[in-house]
Amino acid sequence: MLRQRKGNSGGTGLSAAEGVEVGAADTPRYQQVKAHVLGLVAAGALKPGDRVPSEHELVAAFGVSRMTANRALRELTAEGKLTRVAGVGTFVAAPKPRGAMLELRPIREEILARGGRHSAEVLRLAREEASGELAAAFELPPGTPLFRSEVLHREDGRPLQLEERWVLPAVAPAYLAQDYTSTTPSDYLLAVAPVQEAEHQVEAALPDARLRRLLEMGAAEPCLLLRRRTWVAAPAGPRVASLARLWYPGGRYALGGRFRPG
Amino acid sequence: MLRQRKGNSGGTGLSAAEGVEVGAADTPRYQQVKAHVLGLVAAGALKPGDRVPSEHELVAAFGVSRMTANRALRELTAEGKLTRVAGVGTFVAAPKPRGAMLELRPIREEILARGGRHSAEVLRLAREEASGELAAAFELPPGTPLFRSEVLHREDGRPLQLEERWVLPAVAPAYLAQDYTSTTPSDYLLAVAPVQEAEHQVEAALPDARLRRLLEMGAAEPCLLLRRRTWVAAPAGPRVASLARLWYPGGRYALGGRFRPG
DNA sequence: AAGTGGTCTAGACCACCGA
DNA sequence: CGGTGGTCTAGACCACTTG
Repeated sequence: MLRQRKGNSGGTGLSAAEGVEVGAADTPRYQQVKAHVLGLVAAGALKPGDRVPSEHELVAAFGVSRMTANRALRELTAEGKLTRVAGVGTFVAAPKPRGAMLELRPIREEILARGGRHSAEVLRLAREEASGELAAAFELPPGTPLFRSEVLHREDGRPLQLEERWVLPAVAPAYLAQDYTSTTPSDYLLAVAPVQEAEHQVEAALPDARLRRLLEMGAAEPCLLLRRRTWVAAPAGPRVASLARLWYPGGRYALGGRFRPG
Repeated sequence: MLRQRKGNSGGTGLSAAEGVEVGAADTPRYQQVKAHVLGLVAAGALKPGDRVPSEHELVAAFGVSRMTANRALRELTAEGKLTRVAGVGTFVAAPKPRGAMLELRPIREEILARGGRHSAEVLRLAREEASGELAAAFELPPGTPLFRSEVLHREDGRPLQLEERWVLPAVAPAYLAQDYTSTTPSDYLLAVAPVQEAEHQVEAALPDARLRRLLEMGAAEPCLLLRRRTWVAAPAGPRVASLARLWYPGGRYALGGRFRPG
């Protein structure tokens, strides 16, 4: 059996009530099918909950094999745009369950991306015993030894973030021996211990006198406080590896992000 | 030649030579292949940048067809775990490019998820002309009419968020006619105009006297301010549809999120 | 030239659903 | 029962990279 190859578009004259299709050049057929289905939704011909053409119908309409139609619908399903029910059909997925995302970029990358100059000053690098609150955050008994670092990050000389961090010694035994003026603690940790999970929390807080001085803030200026906990894999399940408190001058900094929903 | 061996779908009890693999049971073969490759990485046998078995090798090792091996590797690639280069090979993907995400949940859902009771009070619902700053945010000339709403959201009676919002009349002509004590403005907008893109920015700010009173905040307490802009599709490209300023009492609220990389 | 991934086909068996 | 998706195969042609 021969098979075509190349030249597809105009071939099978079955364009059912369609005209807005993207001219198929040499784009893969499964992508053409995907685009077609997406087009039906975008054009309003299909609304959430509506049934989309079955694989069989797409086979007939596009002259592709069922595997190709299947791949198109399967990928759209994986992308969250369709839902499928075996034995019933394929349907336009309900719109996003909502929930926007705020992207948090590492301070160093963010500064460099803006064209700024990043510098860091190590204020503290020591071992300490977990107190009550800290121990609770680490899910460990109080008194457990932890590594602690305090680094002030500057952009073009102006303080932008105070990074307080506690690290479980087991996941980064050499943590205290690093030079954090060239690498950030975050970068080092990512290099030595792959993060399995992370938790973030953002709040507004007033700085104490020391913090206000370090960040060179005005008297009545609030701070943005970003708390972060990260987990690493361990034999007995994930365990807290690191806890960080990142303080930003509220008047000078905003966490930001832009995203495109499905 | 045709030599259709017994059934081979999701229920085949076909068990070829198997090693340390998870009990094959009736899991699809492409998933078994995926699990095998992931296992090599998890076990440390393969590190980022290393070459993983080619499709051909997987075909030989598992006795599957090339399409099945291809699907396994293709899906792992789509999931970001592998990278492929045609003509060269398939490789373990580099670790996370970094960049965490903070999930922002709609206030109403968040309250209900906690088991709280949500109530809303409409403080303002009017038409107004875009002033300079507002017009700039909407990318429109000053003086353009906008809809404006101000809604105070409470959890179990305690103020939790003041929502100031401006909406382009064209995207929601009936915006001012809604009852925002039962539906949030955000929910209404999502229903009438699918968001194509969104931008978020979080900062810390001190509330003015009115805001402090509305949110029932202490004297020296900062606010968390979340700014949001959303875009909708338009003939001449995406246009700003809505702008919101969400004020939270800093001492009583924290934006939070947890996510799993990999 | 040999190997790799990228794509495609024309069948196939299965489990499931609804009438 | 017929339709749906879920999976699988044993080939195939192509473009690409490498030795």
